[in-house]
Formats: sequence, structure tokens, C-alpha cells
Amino acid sequence: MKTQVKSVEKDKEVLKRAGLKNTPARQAVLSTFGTGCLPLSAEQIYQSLKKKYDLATIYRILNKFERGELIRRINLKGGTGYYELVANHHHHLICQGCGLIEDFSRCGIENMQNAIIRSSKKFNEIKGHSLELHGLCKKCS
Amino acid sequence: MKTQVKSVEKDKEVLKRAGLKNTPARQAVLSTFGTGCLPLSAEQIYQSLKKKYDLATIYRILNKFERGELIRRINLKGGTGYYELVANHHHHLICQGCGLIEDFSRCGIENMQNAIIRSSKKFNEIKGHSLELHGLCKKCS
DNA sequence: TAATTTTTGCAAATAATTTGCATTTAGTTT
DNA sequence: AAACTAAATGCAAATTATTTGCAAAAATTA
Repeated sequence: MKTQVKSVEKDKEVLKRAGLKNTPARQAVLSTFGTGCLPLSAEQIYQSLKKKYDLATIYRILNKFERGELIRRINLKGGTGYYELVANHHHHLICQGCGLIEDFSRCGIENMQNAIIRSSKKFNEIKGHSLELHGLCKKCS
Repeated sequence: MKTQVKSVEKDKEVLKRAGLKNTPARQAVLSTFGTGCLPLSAEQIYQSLKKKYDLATIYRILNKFERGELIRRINLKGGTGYYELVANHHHHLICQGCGLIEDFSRCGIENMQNAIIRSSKKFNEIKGHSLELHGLCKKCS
């Protein structure tokens, strides 16, 4: 369908802007993130692509994307890395009891970035941030 | 000296409050964090304790401490987990170029927690948060 | 289309973290 | 204080997470 074509075009564009080659594997990873806000691990992407690409390739792509500011690694439970699209900027409330995650978006950090930069001795520029709130969900509290 | 004794007493107290047994290994880990704001990895703690305790033990202690809300895992570069004392609440500016880290503390999140909880459907209570800002240091920008 | 540079697949290496089990230890309990 | 019990530790081994070397395949460039 048309939307499919469009999104491929868009992905191509996205990759080019980030200075990255346009390859099927990269398109596939991008489209796995899709428009959703779900954080994904390398393993999840691998499974979700029906193991069509090598896990090492997924890792390499994620690293490239991270350096290209397309995605950002975030902190969920455990040692596994999760990534989400920088474009879908939002945050998480994480339940310390059961691991439940709820999204929220208005964090107000942008309003403070100027103040933070002004008071910083070593930094010039803030490009983004990651914020997780830890607490208890209604069931666990 | 007296301060040494005091800090051991305090650590004991801290452990008890968290419902954890007071052991030499746990004291040692606590005192490795000390009063500093440095985030530490399991490996760093292991080295810093002159390998006096097993690495597996360090990991077990860190996990206990995390569940007991004594420390919190944070997001630095790479896949390694870093921890810092919850008591030393602060945040990091992380350079995307060279990995340089600068601390800052006034983040203003506390002011927004009420608003966030009110707008949340699933959560009752916020206990803490972790925030990292990504940007470019003066050298890299 | 040939040339050049990157990317991918595969296998293997390395890093990070967890687990099983026997032994020791901390905090009771008698 | 000796005995008791639950939990903590050490050691080795297992998992999990991630990276790397190298040859083959694919993407941009000339």
C-alpha cells in the first residue's frame, strides 16, 4: 500500500540525514521501531525480524543509529540495553515492584536546559536527555 | 580515627534500616561509595576493594542494595552497569563525543512529580528518578 | 560498470552478570 | 555462651549481552 511505500521513503531519508547507508537491514530495524514508543532490545528486534538478520548485525546497526542520534539507549530493569527512537521523545514511570512501565511525555527538562548549560563549566550544548521515574504502581503500593 | 568508627556505625545503621544483614563485605561496598558522588561499576568496586571479595559477591550485594533502595543503577556509556548512592542524588551531563561526565544537582523534577502522578492512570507513588543529559562538551562541540 | 568503501553473516571471542552448591557467618533463640 | 536458622560468601561454571575478525555481498562513487 501507499503508506508502506511512504514509510520506506521516509526511512531512507532518515538514514541519509544521519549520514548512514540505506540498507534493507537498517530499514527493517527502523520499521521495527515503527511509530511506536516501545523501547526495544537487540534481542527483541532480532526476534521481531524473524531472525532475518544476524544478531551481530542488529548490534552494529543499533550502535550506528545511536551514534547518529537516531535512537537512544535507556535504563530499564536488568542489564539489557533498550533503545528507542529519539524522535519519539518521552519518559517512563517504572514500577519497582513488578516492572510495569507507563509512558509520559511532558517533563519540562527543556525549560531548564538553558539554566543548566549556563551553570556548567564544561559543556556547551545539550542535545537530549533520558529520564526515568521509579516508583510503585497502584497494585504494588 | 573517630571518623572511621563513626562511618562504620553509620553504615551499620544504614544496612539495618534497609533490612539487610551487617557484614564486612557490605560495609566495604558502602564505604567504597563513601561520601563521593562517583558512579561505580561492579568491576570498579571489586578492584577498589583489592579483590578482597568475590566479584559474584559484589554483584549480589549491589542487587540487594538496589532492591533496598540504597543505590540506583544509572546509564552511562556502554553496557556496563553503574551504581550510585540514592542519598547522593544528582545527575549527569554526558558528552557524546568523549564520554566526559559532569555532575549537576538541581533538576527540578521533584516539583513536577505531583503533576505527573496526578496525570498517571497506573501509578500511585514516585520514589526517585534518574536523569542524564546528553550533549557536547566544550572540547567536542 | 569498475572501483572503493561499508555492511553483513558466520564463528568465535570477550564482557557482564547470574547461579548451584558447599561452607561460613550474622543475628537470633535457648 | 552454645546451638540454631536463615542468609551471605567463595568458587567454579553457566548464562546473557555484546563485540570483533575475516571473507563475501551490497551500496555509493567515479
